[in-house]
Amino acid sequence: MVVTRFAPSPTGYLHIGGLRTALFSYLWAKNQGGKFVLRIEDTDKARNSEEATQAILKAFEWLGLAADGEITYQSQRSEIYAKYIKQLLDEGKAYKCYMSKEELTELRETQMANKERTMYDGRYRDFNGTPPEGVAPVIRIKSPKTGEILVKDGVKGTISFQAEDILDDFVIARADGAPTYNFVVAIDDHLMGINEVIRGDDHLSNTPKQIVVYEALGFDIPAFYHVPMIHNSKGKKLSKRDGATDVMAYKEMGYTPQALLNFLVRLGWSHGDQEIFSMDEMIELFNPKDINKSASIYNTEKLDWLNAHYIKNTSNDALAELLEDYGIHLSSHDKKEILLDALKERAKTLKELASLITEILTTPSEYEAKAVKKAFKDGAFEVLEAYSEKLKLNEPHLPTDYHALMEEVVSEMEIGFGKIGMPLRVALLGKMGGPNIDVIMAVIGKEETLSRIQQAITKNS
RNA sequence: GGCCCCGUCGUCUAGCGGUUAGGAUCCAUGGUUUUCAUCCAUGUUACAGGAGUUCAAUUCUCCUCGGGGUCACCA
Repeated sequence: MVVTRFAPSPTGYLHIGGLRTALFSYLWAKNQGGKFVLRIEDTDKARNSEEATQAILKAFEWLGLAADGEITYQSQRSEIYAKYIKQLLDEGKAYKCYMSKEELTELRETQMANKERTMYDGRYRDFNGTPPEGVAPVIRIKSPKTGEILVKDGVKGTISFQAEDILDDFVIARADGAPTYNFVVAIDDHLMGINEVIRGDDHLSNTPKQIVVYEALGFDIPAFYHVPMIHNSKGKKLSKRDGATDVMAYKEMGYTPQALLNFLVRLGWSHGDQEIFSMDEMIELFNPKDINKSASIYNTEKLDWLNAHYIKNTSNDALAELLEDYGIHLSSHDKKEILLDALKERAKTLKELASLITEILTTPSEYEAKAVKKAFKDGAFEVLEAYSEKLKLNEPHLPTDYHALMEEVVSEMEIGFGKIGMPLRVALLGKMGGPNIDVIMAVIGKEETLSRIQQAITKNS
C-alpha cells in the first residue's frame, strides 16, 4: 500500500509551497488507495510552537485535506530515536565526537582559507583514547568516504552523488542528546511505513545523507519525488516575505478552497490541456511522474480566473453559506436566487461578491459626480417621476415585471431606452456600472425603489 | 566556491526526431450588453546560445551562458 506524508516543522503558518507538496502527497495516496499521514517535525523547541501546529491543522481543515490516522509528533518520540542511536553506537556504525564547537569553527576556517570543501575531518572516527574533559560529545555516523550514492527520483531521474564530494560523518545527535533532522526523518519514514516521499527539491541534497542512515539501519529506501520549488517574481525561492504566502490569507481574500487547490495542482503538474479539476478528477488523474522538472513562478492571475470560474459555477445555496464568513447573511432573503444569479458572474472573489451585495442592498449615500452629470440631464427626473407613478400603480415582483414597466414608460413618452436606463441606474446605485436595473429593483423591492428614486431627485436637483 | 537540479509565449503549461510549435491566463481589438461584468470571436508574444549525431532536431549528446537549490550540534 502506498503511504505518503506531509511533515512540516511548526515554525509558522502553512504556506503555499508546503500546501502544494501536501496536496501532491495527498492526491497520490488517494489515487493509489493508500494513506496520507501527517507528521509534525517539532524537535527544535526554540523555534516551534503549538499555535503553528494548530494553524497548519486549521488550514488543512479549511481546504478539506484530511490526514489518515493519528498525527505523529517527533517531540514525543525521543526514546525511539535514542534506541537507534544506541544501536548504531553498539554496532560501531556511529561514534562519539568530542570536538568542541570552537575546534569545529577553526577547522572550517582553515578549510575555507585553503579553498577546500568544509567538512568534518573524522578525527574521532576511530578514537579509543581518553576523552577530553568538559566536552559533551555529539554522535556522528560513519558515512562512506568514497563511492557513488544514487538517488532514484521519480521526477528528476536517477541522480548520482560522489561520497567524497558531499558526505562527511555528520551529526546524528547533538551534545544534549537531541537527534538531528536527517537522522529522524529516515527513522520516522521507515517506522510510519512511508514508502513514497513527495517533498520539495530543496531536500534533494539531503537525500544522500538520509540514504546513509537508511543503509546503516538496514531500512528499505522509499521512492522519492522531489518537486521543484515555487519561485517569486524575482526567481527566488518563495518565502514569507513575498506577500501572501499564508494559506489562510487566501480565505480572507475571498478565495475558495476549490480554486486554490485547482490553482496549486496546476503549478508544476499538468494533464494535457485540462485546466479545471474537481477534487475527484485531481485524485483520479494525478500521478507524480507527470510533475515538471523546472521551478515555476508564483503568479496569481490564474488563481483569480479560477476563483471567478468556481464562484460562477457554485450553487446559490452553497454560495450563501460561503458568504456567511464574509459578513453576508442571505439564507432568509426572499430574493436570494435573483441576487446571486446576477452577481456571481461579476465577482473574482467572495469578498468582492460580498461587497457587491452590500452595494445593492444599501441605499446610496452619495452619487458619483461623473454619473450624475451624464445621467441626470434634460428631463431625466421627469422620466424617473413617470416611472415612480407607474410603479405605484402596480405590484411588480420579478425583474421582468419591472422591465415591462420600463418599457411602458419608454413607449408612452416616446423616448429611447437609454433615457430611462441610465438615470434609473444612477438613482438606484449612485453610479454607472452594475447589474441589470430590473434585477436590482426586484431585489430591493417596490418601496425601496420608490424611496431611492425620490432621494436621488431630492439630492440632485 | 564545491556538489546537485533546471532552461518552450510575460506567467502556468502541451510536446516525448518530421507539428503552420498546441492550450490556458494576461493584454489588445471586435461582437453581445441601455452601463459594467460575464460570454463569444479574433489577434500579438516562446523553443537561451553554439557545436555535434541524423535525411530531419524544441525533442538526443557535448560545451557555453543564464537561473535556482544545498553545503549546521535548523528543519
